[in-house]
Amino acid sequence: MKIGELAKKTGVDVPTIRYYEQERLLAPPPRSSAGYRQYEATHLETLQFIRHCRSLDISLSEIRMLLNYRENPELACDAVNQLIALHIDQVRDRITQLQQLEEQLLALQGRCGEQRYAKDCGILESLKCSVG
Amino acid sequence: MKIGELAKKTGVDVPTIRYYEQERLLAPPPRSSAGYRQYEATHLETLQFIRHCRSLDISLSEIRMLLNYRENPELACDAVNQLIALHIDQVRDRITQLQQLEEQLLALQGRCGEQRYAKDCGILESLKCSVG
DNA sequence: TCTTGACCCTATAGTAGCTAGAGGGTTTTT
DNA sequence: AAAAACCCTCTAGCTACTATAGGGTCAAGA
Repeated sequence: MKIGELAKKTGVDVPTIRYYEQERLLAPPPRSSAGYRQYEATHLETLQFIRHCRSLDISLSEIRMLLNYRENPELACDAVNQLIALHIDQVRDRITQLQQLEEQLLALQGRCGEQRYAKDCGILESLKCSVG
Repeated sequence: MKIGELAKKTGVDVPTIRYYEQERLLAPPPRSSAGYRQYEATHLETLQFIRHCRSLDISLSEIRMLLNYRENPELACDAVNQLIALHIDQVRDRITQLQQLEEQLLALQGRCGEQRYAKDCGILESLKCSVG
């Protein structure tokens, strides 16, 4: 399977696949006489694993760890669990942050007195100083 | 006021201040005979404006626009309002995304059967294929 | 006067996770 | 045989900084 076919099957861009190889997430496949990458089913599976992790916003270095656990069955599953738990915490923190941000932006929006000119704009006025 | 003093007053790192100047957010201040930047109160105010915007996750290019509106009072305040509204939409979208992500991660966490070895780990198994 | 430390300068490279482009070779189709 | 479609490597770009190297300047103390 050439890289373009792998790309089509997984929905991952060709340069992205090469990038994953460069970042040691995807093992370098054998090459044809012309130097073309030749992929097998295992590569496809690993690539899908990577994309699934990415869709869950798991970082490349974390994915590298997970792949390592996958390849070394003697390593504790506990570490995997911790990684996911940590990730959940991070996501929750970010949600809280963004909710506060939304409130602040809404408050800001209320300041605009519908003036026509920037010099009277309540939003710009509010943004002037960080103590508000 | 030298750059270190400005940094201390605003809580912004010195290299960050220089970076803002480079990105045309902060006007280049006059220099001393030795080439040191000499800031005035207006720079401090602009820097606080920038940091307040950044705390609201407004991008540098958006801030550049806002600063432009501030300096050109004849421009319509309406544009400012639109920018903030767009930003609120983006934040809301991101919150929704992250909430879905949280659910997926929690579901994933439930898969771990508390096995001791990676080869039995339900999480790794679930991550294998993007269709679950 | 000399030296020490704290400050300042520029320029470059690194971070994450790609994406886009240049410049060239190969394979497949017409 | 030519053209389209694919493949290769290498480099630079994106955001908003942060860190480093390598140097100059300034104020205070010995």
